[in-house]
Amino acid sequence: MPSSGTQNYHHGDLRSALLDAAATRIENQGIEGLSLRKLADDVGVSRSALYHHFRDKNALLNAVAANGFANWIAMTSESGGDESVPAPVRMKQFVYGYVHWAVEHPQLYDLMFGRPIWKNDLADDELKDVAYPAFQYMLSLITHWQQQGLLMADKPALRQTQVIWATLHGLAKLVTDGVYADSSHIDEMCDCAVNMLLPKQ
Amino acid sequence: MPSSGTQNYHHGDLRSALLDAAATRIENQGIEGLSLRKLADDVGVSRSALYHHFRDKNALLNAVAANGFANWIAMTSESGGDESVPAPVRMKQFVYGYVHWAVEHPQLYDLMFGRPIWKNDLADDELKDVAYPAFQYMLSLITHWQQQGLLMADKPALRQTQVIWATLHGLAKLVTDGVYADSSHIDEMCDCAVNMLLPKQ
DNA sequence: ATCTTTATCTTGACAGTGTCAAATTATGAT
DNA sequence: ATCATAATTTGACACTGTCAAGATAAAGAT
Repeated sequence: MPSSGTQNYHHGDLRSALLDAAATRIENQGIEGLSLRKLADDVGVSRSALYHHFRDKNALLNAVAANGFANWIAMTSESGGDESVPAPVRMKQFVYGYVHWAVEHPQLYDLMFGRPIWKNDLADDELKDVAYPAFQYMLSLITHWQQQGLLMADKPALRQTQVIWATLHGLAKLVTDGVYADSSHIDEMCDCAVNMLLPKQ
Repeated sequence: MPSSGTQNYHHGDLRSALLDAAATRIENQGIEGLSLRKLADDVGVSRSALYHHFRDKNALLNAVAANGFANWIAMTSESGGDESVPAPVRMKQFVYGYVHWAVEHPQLYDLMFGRPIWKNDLADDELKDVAYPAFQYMLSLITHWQQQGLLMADKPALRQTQVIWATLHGLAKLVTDGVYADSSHIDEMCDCAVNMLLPKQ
């Protein structure tokens, strides 16, 4: 008889249960509010059961961040793939989408782009395999915009992508740190950013 | 006989000694590498002597960050006050100065602008009293540039300052996370940022 | 069915952390 | 000298991540 429903010694799918519990706990209390022991309590399991599914606490955080990037790519590619709207509008939508996603997932965003993961090569291969395509997707978008004449042609698309991402990330930081909770200010900042980044004619 | 030189029970100037030791330790191992007990060992004092000079570990970090802001303001105002050079050059110098300061003090920069301090109102008044003028100084600079016609006149200076800071911070993050150690790339990114942010005529 | 193997989970333990209360010691004023 | 006050230490507590060893359940082989 397969183990379904009843409380078993073997949890069944502890790995994803831990991932879910960790994600919600991070969304509520942030990264530093996540303790492996409390997490084990949430799932109803012993404190060191986790180590059979993740090498480290860092490995767990990496996995949560990787899910975040997958989520981010999903939302970005669905809102950016509409070829019918003109490029300037799409860029504006992209900026709005980026910042608002950060507003809606502030703690997850902080985990994904925060230093605890990225500083000293603490990002494992699984995370890099999702995070790198995310940036690559942005690069392809911006390259496309450049070819359509939306951006300057005399500067490499890679550099312009880096600058645009830098701006988006800085804006996201302003809002996730709670400095600007007023959403009208957020939209004004996004508008201003688009106006400044787009070359005027 | 005044207590100078000899090892006393009273340290003499423990507060600033702790600040110095904390700053160097942070510069070497980062914020998360700073333990109050190791710090006490560095200074040659007991583990909880610190609590007579700082309410918290967070209070200590706040003080270190406040020193960082004072340092930042000093370097920025000395390199930006030269009225003889034209505005576009000064803006470029400002961007270079900001990013390179971050490169030279990566851990301190991370402490000053990182979330552990700013997220949940963990910044005390002493820190706010230095950090706010820092942003205010940036705002005054950019307002001046706007009045000289360097920036668009139809967008409020506050919003443009926020966008410019966002870009600078994002660039700083790219380099402090070690993604771009090559300094030539850093300069290219700065150049590209200035080109994109300045309105073309 | 029984034995063996393997994966999973638990318990006990260790070193490390921030922080507080109480005891200890030095300084400064009278 | 005495006393009050400030500075520092010691002991202790709860908490953290992590590992080793033991216990338990599932799966595979015979």
